[in-house]
Amino acid sequence: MFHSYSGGMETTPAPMSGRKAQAARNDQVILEAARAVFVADPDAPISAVAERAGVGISALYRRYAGKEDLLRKLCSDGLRTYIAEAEAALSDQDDPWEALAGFMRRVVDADVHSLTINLAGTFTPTEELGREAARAGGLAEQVFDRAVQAGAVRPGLNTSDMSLIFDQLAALHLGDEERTAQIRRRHLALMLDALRLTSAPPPPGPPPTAEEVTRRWTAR
Amino acid sequence: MFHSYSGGMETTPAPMSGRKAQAARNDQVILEAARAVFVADPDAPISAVAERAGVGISALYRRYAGKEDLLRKLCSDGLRTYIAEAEAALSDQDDPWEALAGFMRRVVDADVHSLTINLAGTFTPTEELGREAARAGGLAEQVFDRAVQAGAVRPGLNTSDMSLIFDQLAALHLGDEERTAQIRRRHLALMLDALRLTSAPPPPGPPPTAEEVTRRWTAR
DNA sequence: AGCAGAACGGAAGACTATGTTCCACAGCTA
DNA sequence: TAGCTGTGGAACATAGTCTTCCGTTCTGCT
Repeated sequence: MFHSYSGGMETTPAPMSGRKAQAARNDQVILEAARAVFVADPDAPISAVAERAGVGISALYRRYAGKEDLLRKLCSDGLRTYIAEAEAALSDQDDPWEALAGFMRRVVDADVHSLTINLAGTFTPTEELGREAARAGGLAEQVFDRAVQAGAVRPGLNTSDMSLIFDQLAALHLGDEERTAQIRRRHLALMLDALRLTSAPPPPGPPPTAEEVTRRWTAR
Repeated sequence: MFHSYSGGMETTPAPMSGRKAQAARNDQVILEAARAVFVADPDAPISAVAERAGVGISALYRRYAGKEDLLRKLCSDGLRTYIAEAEAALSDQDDPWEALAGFMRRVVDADVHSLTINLAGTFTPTEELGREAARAGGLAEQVFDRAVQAGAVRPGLNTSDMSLIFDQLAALHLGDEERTAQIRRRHLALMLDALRLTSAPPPPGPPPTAEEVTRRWTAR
């Protein structure tokens, strides 16, 4: 049985019938299912993805050489979303703070972090993936630093602090996805208010280093 | 052959020799190793604990009927620490805000959350454990509400928000334990500053409910 | 000195979970 | 109708892990 794919971006409304069309739809259904399953549990078995998608195992293996391939695809997609959001934020020339805040809200909303950092370590990373990650990090740093240089950010903070905030929010898991997103937005709002306290003293302790945050791409 | 136990805090400088003494020391070593291992990875194999403790598997099974027993012990200890800290905070009659802030700092410092919520779900909970958890939750609520009633907390927040903050901080994992603790203190400080903004508007979205936070004792 | 038994190390056993392959089959297409 | 693409799902292989078990070491007491 073929699912009516919920969510997901439609590309071209291909003919409703035909085997090719059904297969194409399964492409989407499978990706969406994989995203949902692995975001909820990065160590989930591949059979859980098939179940959630309402397809058999072979439908997965026809599309991906193995589990790692699927994981890499999801991770790469997440990274691309991250990059796109960062570029969008950088193109906002008006308010550096709002650009940063909006960027963070969109990243959290898209649950990009669960797709990148949380998945890293469950597969052997690719050269290509490494480049994308580096690019993503660089862009995010620019978004952050621009807000810093505009004097809109509490002193003592750096880009790695931002990454850690993403980490923390991605660890929040409630009943369903929508409720989780609500709560994450709520707590992100709290954090943003803390980051905006430009006249507050720097937070205690030595700040996180880029290396400490990057290391996780190989660890676990 | 018996290992020369490395590290481990000595309680009473009992006779340096004697088999009984070594066994008693192993009690400590094993518990400490289990804490460290399961805090780093709640799904770690029991052999990892033995390795870290520098003892054989049988040293564990002599003390605990099985893996779950050990997990329950750790969880119960964590809960008791939590309760003790909450009671200490309640006995501070001077500054409700500082009592709350200090409570949260100590809970995060002791990494209690990794011992309770993060471990829950890896074993079948006990009746006793449920009571302890309920008591812990009740006390924490009192600590929080006292600060609220003193007008020291930003409007719109509740005890479950505090639990979620613990969740988020417990998800932070860096190189070693000390560094992790540093960073957690840092980000807790940020969050506390956000909670202290009494004249800021309530954070967006419907607040978390106690049920949403409690549910995790049975889930997974 | 010598023995009983506590405490232990670690291999072997028993299972479970999971990634991957394989094959028979359905439905479109020509 | 023949053939090919896409599929379902059982079967297989394997790695990981909990638990048991047995031989060994060392202590404490007689």
